[in-house]
Amino acid sequence: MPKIGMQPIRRQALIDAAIQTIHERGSLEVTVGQIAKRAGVSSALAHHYFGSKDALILSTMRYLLTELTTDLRATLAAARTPRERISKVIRANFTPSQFDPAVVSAWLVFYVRAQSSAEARRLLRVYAGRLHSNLAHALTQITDGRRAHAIAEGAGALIDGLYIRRALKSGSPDPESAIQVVEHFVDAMLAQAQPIREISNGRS
Amino acid sequence: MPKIGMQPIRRQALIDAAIQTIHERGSLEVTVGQIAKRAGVSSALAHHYFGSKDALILSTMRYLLTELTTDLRATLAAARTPRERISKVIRANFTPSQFDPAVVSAWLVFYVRAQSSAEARRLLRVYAGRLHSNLAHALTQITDGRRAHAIAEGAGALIDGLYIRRALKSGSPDPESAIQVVEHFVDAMLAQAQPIREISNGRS
Amino acid sequence: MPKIGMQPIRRQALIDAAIQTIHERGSLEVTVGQIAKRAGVSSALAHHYFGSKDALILSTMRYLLTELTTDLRATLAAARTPRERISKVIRANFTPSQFDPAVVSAWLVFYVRAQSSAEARRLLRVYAGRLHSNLAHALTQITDGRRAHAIAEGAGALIDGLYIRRALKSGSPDPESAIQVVEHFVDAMLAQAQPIREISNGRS
Amino acid sequence: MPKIGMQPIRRQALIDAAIQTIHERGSLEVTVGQIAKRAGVSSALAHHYFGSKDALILSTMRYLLTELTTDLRATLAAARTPRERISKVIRANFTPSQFDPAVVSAWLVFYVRAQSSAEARRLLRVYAGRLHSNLAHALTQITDGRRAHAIAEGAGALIDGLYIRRALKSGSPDPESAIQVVEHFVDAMLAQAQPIREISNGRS
DNA sequence: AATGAATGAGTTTTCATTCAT
DNA sequence: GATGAATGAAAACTCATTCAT
Repeated sequence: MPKIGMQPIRRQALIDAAIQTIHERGSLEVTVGQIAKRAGVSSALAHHYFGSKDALILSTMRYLLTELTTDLRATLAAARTPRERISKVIRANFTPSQFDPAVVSAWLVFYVRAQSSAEARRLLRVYAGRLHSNLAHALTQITDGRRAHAIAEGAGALIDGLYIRRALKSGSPDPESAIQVVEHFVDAMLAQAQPIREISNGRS
Repeated sequence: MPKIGMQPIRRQALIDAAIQTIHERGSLEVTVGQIAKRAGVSSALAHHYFGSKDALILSTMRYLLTELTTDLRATLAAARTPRERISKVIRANFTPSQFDPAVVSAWLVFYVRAQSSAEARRLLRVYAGRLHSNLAHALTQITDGRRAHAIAEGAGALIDGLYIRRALKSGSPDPESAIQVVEHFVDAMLAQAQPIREISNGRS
Repeated sequence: MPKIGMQPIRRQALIDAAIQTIHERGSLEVTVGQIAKRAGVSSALAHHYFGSKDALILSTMRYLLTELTTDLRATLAAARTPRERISKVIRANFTPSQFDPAVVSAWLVFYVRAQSSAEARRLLRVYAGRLHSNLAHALTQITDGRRAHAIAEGAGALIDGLYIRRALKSGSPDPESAIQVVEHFVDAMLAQAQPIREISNGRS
Repeated sequence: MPKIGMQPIRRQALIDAAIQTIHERGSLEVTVGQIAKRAGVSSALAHHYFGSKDALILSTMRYLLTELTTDLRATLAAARTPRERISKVIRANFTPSQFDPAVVSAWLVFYVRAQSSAEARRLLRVYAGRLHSNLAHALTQITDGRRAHAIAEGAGALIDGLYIRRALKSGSPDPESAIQVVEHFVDAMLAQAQPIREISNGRS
């Protein structure tokens, strides 16, 4: 019963299935067949719509990056102070839709993929760069530039580290605790920088 | 005339080859054949000595973990103060032999492998646990237990994050800069915890 | 509002596209999808009109055979002497529309197809038979029947050989030079047969 | 029961099987699986020894070219006069091992393959060039250079044409009749060139 | 101790073909 | 009349693994 306009529906279904399958299986072991089966279509259709397994994986990466950006924009609008903006940026990385075990697993695969795919590497650099500039921009308004960049760098690595460790843990994720670790890091680094002035923390 | 005592030599050669091959190829794409070729033996021999590809990968993990422990013990002996011990623990993770691009790539593969292999997961938890207890033990002597654990947790995640990001970068690694990031983190967290007392930093 | 009489238009468009596509791609690698795309229609339509890929290829063969016959009839009308008729028959095979690189490639495919398809084999035999009888008929008026058939046989093979070799060459085809080769062959064979009588050559 | 030194045996068996399979099936439709099965091995082994289907096909081409050269050398040694040499060159192309239906089919496939593979094209040009120079060299000693090349060119095309037509016929091949066609062609062309002098024909 | 030989099972990918609209 | 949707079947190719020597 083929209906018209299925393309975007199928594409999204396949991307969702890719994320789920990556999570369940041991990451890179995912086959197009498994993904397609989970999406309820034939593997031939997956190729029809994406052209290749690689393209499907890359589209999945792009989708997650877009989601991250969307999450961030939505939350950033409400921020008043620079410190608040920093908190929003941090929090955006641990949104339920982002810190979902399946999504975290997918990110890990992307990091591995980046070792061999130039395009995957580029996408991850875009992500890292965007995160860095978002944080650094807000930080520059609170502390000096050199320090702002150092903190942004550290926070970025810390977020990645929490992700990778999350992938190892079983049970449901604990975004709040992860957020606290990063917030503490930022607070501590800022406090050390300006030991006297009190910093207003945007967290509720 | 079969040589005696070849087993340990071959095993080590294959483990070394596994690390190098993982680095050169796109990570998980490594085949037993590639590893064996680089080690200068047949793939059949790799199976003879390890039983399976999985066992070879796990042995490689164990080897790197042992190396890390060895590096740590060697450097820890000279530490006088708790803060110095912390610095030594951090530094042990960025030893040239550890922060080598090939080794970093291998770690990434292990994280992926851990998603599907219980034994790999166990090994990574052993590593994380050992790192955590080493740091927490020293930190408990400087700050309160709750805070000590939080800092140890953060430092561990930060180290992992720096590793994963290192894998994305091209060029030679910069261990000193990575060490500084973690040291700053610890310093800042400790400073925030005890704003008055001066902390002795074991770094030269 | 479905258009009326689209069938012949679509069929011809698909046949033309088949010839072009066979030429551009590596011969037999042509897919129905490629042909349909070049014709500006969906592959489903190609099946609608031809029933199968095989039928499309066979229709393309039939079309080229018909063209050859048409070319021949047009030119044959003006022939006065038997020798002139022979020249016209030869020349018909090297008409710009026949010796076009795309058409030559298509013929090659047909020969291959003939290996596995009885119908394709039959069509090629029809072509060979028609060429032979055309030549032999005219030749019989100049030389004895046995020799006439031998010359016709050789000329046919020579024409095929020039086609197959043309497919290997790059650059634009050189019909005149090919025609000369066959004409020389016929002249020489006739001269050997009747060393005394002068042969009138219909070529300009 | 794996024995040592199987590689050359398997390679040759696969090449032989390729020729046979190409003949039986519809040429290009041959799959590695079919060839391997006929050779009594797995398709994986075919890939192991040749690397790819293309490489197997090309090796088969090279083998047939080498055989042709070998056949030629063997027969050429006994030639005394230039005309005899020409006859030997012609005959070498219709040796039972060359004009075998399976081999003829294979050649046709090579011609098709040449359309898309540069290496296959190169090999066929080598063949054509060698045939041409062999013929032209002997012809130059009997007639003028321009004519020698023209005759060599025509003879080459004629041989190819006879091959391609042979592929269409059923039943056992008739090498003698094909040889006669080419010999007549050469005789006739030479006679026309030097209508007076008698040419000694090397044929028995 | 070591390996060349060999393969089964599985992977991506392609394509002719069908069908509901 | 025309097509987007969808797939089954089969292709090339890969690879961990086994085994006789």
